[in-house]
Amino acid sequence: MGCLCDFCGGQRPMVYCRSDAASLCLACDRNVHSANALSRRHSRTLLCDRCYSQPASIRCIEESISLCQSCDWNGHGNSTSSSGHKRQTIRCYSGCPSATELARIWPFVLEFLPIEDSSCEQGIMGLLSINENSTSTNWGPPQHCSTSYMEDICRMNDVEKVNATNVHIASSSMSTAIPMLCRTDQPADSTDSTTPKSSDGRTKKVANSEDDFYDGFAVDDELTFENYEELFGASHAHSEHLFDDVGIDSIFEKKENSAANSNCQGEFVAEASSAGQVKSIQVKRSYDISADSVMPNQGAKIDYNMSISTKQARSSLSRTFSSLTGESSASDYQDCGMSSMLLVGEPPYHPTSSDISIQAINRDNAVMRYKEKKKARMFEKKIRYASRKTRADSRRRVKGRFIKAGEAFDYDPLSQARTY
DNA sequence: CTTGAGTATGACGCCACAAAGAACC
DNA sequence: CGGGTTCTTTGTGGCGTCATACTCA
Repeated sequence: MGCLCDFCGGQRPMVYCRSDAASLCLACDRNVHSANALSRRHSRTLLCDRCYSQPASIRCIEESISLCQSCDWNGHGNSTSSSGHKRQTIRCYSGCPSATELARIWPFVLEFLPIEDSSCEQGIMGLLSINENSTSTNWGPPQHCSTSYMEDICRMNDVEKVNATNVHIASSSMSTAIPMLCRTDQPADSTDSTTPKSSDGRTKKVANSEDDFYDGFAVDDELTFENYEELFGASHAHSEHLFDDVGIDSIFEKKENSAANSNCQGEFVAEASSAGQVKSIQVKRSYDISADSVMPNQGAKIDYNMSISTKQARSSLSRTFSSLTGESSASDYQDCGMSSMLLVGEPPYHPTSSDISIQAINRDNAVMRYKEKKKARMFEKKIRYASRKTRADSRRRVKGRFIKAGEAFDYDPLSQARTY
């Protein structure tokens, strides 16, 4: 048993809220982030199943565990036996999904329970409430759940793929919740001493009925993508790369990997840099979720690889540079998420091998330009007109301000004389 | 742990005027 | 079209002010 929930202190944490810098159990995550509109916007991701202290960024399909970058590297980067494990990127989620939405955004639920079955959905809720209030729950990875989610995806029709892959990628951070969802050996009304207490000291009501569950859980039935990264690229877990020298490389390489895998149409490749085709589904679906408020063109397909070839490369570059310098320009914003949204109406685009090579060349050129520009960047003040500087240096001032010639001064730069 | 006061830090505007650039003849 | 004149804009540095972050009791 590792650490405990930062909020209730009784449950094992499952999700990590970056905004709060807190590890929370599911119950507290729901309670905390349904408090108001701002907290609902907090971006959460899964907690690493190894160190229990860092937000997970990678999901190991074969081990059915979620790992932070460090643990992923330790577990997969060195070991030859496990380095070939299929992994996929875990993304953040925000909002306060309803029970139905939550069950849908937990993709591995599909392995065990058909979501469309209302009785099963109720079963999920019962189990969820059980586990949220039980310390005896087996929190380990779902070893007994060996059915390949990817295989299921491949067998689905297009509509099913859209639904399933979206919720998987967009909210795969919740995937370690599967073990508890698989459990059926717990009585529905079991509680124990670790039941979270409300602030007034009263024991929280255990949600053991569907109505109760909805009352406490269905706050905002909408998944929201708060920023560009969640929509199109680097997850928060990779944001540190933006401040590294290799940051831009990481970004471009990630796009390139996606582009390289883009020919795997209809095939869900479970690599960490998931197939571009799948990501395009994710993007489409994300618009579907909040279609009313985002874009009317729901039917149009956004191809992830299309955006990475030019617009996204520039966007990443721009945003990275803005992060480094702290400045932001109008073009930055025009070129980030919103400009990508403009691609909604564009036709599907499937790059050929020549396109990919061109993208690679463009990427190399962009990286080179970026590095040269970064190297040549100067933070110190640049004097454009030396004559004006010479003039300013010799001018007399009063409290730092220039004064008219002949007026009394308190500071003469040439003589350092002060009249006061 | 919270709160208020004090301190540190950075951004920004002000000032006059020579130089640069634009507009006009 | 080129040169001269006039007008407008730009840039320069030190200081004060303000806002924000931070520290500490």
